Amino acid sequence: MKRPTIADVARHAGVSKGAVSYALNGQPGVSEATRQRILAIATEIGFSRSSAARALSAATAGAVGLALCRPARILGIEPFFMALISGVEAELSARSYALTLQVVADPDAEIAVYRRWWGERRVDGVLICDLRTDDRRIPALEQLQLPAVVIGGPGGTGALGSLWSDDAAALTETVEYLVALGHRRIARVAGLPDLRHTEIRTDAFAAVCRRLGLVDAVTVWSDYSGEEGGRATRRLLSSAQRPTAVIYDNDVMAIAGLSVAQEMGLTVPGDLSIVAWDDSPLCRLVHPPLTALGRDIPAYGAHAARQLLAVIGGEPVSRVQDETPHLTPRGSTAPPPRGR
Amino acid sequence: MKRPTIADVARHAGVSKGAVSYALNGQPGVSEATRQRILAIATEIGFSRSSAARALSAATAGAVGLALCRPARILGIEPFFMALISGVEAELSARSYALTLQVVADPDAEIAVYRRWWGERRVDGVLICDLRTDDRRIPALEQLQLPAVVIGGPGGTGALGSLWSDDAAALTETVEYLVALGHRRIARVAGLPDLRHTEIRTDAFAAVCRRLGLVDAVTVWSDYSGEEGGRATRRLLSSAQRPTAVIYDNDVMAIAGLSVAQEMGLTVPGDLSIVAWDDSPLCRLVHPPLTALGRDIPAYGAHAARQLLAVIGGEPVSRVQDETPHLTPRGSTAPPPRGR
DNA sequence: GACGCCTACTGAACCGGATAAGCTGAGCCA
DNA sequence: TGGCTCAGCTTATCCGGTTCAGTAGGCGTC
Repeated sequence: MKRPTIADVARHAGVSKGAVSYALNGQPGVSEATRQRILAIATEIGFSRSSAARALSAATAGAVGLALCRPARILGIEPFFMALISGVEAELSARSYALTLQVVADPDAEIAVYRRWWGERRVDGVLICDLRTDDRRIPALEQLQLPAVVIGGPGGTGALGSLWSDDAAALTETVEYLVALGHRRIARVAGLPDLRHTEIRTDAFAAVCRRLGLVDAVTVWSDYSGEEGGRATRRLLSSAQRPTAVIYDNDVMAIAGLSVAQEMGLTVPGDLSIVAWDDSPLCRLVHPPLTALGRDIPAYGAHAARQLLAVIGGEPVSRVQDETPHLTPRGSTAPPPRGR
Repeated sequence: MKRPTIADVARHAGVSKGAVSYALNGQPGVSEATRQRILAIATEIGFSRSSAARALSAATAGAVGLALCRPARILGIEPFFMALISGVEAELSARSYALTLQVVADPDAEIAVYRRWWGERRVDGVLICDLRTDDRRIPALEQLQLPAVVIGGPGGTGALGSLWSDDAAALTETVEYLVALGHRRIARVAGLPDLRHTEIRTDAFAAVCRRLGLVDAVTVWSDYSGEEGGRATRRLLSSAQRPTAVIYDNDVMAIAGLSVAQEMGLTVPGDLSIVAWDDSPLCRLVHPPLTALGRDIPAYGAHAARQLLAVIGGEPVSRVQDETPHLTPRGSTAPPPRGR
C-alpha cells in the first residue's frame, strides 16, 4: 500500500509542497480557505507526515526516551513502573509524542543508551528513574545537553529538571501514626540503599525516631523483591526485641512480610502492624488488607512527562514537588499487643 | 554540542559520503583497509547515524511498536506485560531496534494508532497482544500491510504471523492433576470472555470435564482484576455445591481468591485447592504459596520479537507454538476434604 | 598495446518534509 | 499612473543518510 506524501496532497490541491507544509503546521503563508481545502484533502487521501522526514528537517524526533534499569524479575512484579509508564504515555500521546522504552542492565549501560539516543537523534529528551546518590547519569546527561527530567530528589539532580514527592514527610506521618497507636519498637525494611529516595526515607526515619525517643528503631536493607523482603522480615521477627510494627519500602515486600509473619504464627495486626509504601491494588488483595502510603502514580508520570515536554519546548528547567504520599489505614495496623 | 554527521567522517577520512556509508553498512564498495580506517575515525569522533535520516532514505524506522489495550489499573498490577516487554526489549536492543510503546483505551483506538504509525512510518512492524475472537485488528493490519506478529492463537490470526502457547494442553493437565488428587467439583474463574485465549481455555476446560465425567464443572467470567476475582470466588464459595478446587486465569485473581477463602474461614488447601495461571513471584509471596501454571514470559516476548524481525526482514510469516505452560505444584493444592 | 574487466571509489539524485527567499497581483495612496 | 505594501503563494535549499550510475586506475589477456 502506497503511503501518500506531502507532494501527493500538493498535487491534489493544485498547490506547492511548501503551501501544504504551511497549512499543516498552522503557519501563516496560506489563506484560511486554502488551508481548509488542503487539510480536507490531506484527511481524504489519508495523509500523515513521515516522522523520519519531519525529524530530519525539523531536527526533532517526536519521541521521548525512558530507560529502566532493574532486572526483569523485579520490573515485572512491581506495579510502580507500569503505572508510571501509563501516565507518561497518556501525556505524551496527547501531544503526539512517542515513548521509546529500553530495559538496561546497569547504570553504565543506561548512559550508553543515552549517548546512542543522542547520537542517533532518536529522542528529544529522557526521563530518569531511580535516582542514586552521586548519580553518574546526571553529569553524563548534562554533558550531552540532552533535555532530561529526573523522577526523584530533591537534590542530587544537578542542572536537570526534577520531580519528587516528599517521602520524608510521608514517612514521618507514618511513624507518628504508629506511635499514636502505641507502638514503640518500629522497624523499617528499606529498598536498595544506593537509591536517593531510600536515603531520604532512611534519614527521615532516623530523625523522627530520635525526636519521638524510639531507641529501638532499626532499618534493614533489601532489594524490593519478595524473597528479600520475606527474609528481612524473618530476621526482624526472630530477634529478641522484635518490633511491633514494620514499614516496608514497597508493596511486594510488605506482602511477603505479611506472609512470613502469618507463617511464624503471628497475627496481623494483633501481634504485628504492617505498613506498605506504594498503595497498589495488591495491598487490597491480601488478608488483612494493608495500610499503605499511596499516591497517584500515573499522575506522577504524566506530570513528569509534561515537565520534560516543557524543557524540550525551550522553557527553563523546573524543580517541582509533587503530591505527598498519603497514608490509607486498613486492616494491617492496630495498637501493639499489651505489655510489649 | 554538535553532533558529527557522515560528512564529517568523510572529510576526516578524505573520502566521499558514499564510501563512508558503504563502510558503515558492511557493504562492498570499499577496500578492507579503507573500511577499517573509516570505522576508526567514526568511533574516534563519536559518530552515530541519525535514525531520522536513515529512516528517510532507507525506508526503515528501526523501531517496533507495541500497543497495550488494558486500563492502567490492570496493566500495572499484572506482572505479565512487564515481563513480556522486558523480553521483547532484550531481543530488539540486541539488534539495535527501538521499542515504541503506546497505551490505548480500546481496540478502535489501537487500530487508529496502527494507522498513524503506518502513516508516519514510525515503526517497521508491530506486536499484537490480547487476541480477541473476530479481532478487528487483524483485517486492519492486513490491509495496511504492516508487518505484525500476534502473540496469541492458534487460529484467528488471518495472514499474520503468530506465536502461542498450548493453553488447552496446560489446562487439561491441571484438571487431570486435580482429579488425580480426588477433586470432582472444580470451578474456573476465567479472564475477559472475548479474549481468544479465554475461549480456548474455556473450550478445553469443558472438554476435559466432559471426558472425566465432572458434571459440576463451572466457569465464571471476570476481568483479571483482584476485585472481580475476589467477588467471583465469594459467589462460588457461597453456592450450595461449592467447588473443592478453583483454577484462576491469572495470578492476581488467584491471590484475591485465596484471600476471600481465608476470610470465609476456609483453609487452603484443606478445604479448597487453588491453581493460578501465570506463575509470577507473587505466587510465592502468599501463604500458602500457590500452585501455578508457569512459563518463561520474557522468553515468550523475545521469541515474538525475533519472529517479527524475521517478517520485517522479508522472511515468510510463521505460525509457531511456544513452550507449553507447566504446572508447578506448591502449597495451595491438596486432596479435597473427606466426604465432599 | 588495445581491449575488457574488476576493484575502489566519486558525484549526484533521492527520500519527505521544513523553511528562507523570491515572486506576483491586488489594494491603497499620493 | 507610478510606487509601495502585503497577503498568498512558489521555488529552491537543506536536513543526513542510502544508493545508483558513472569513472579512474590496475591488471590480465590475446
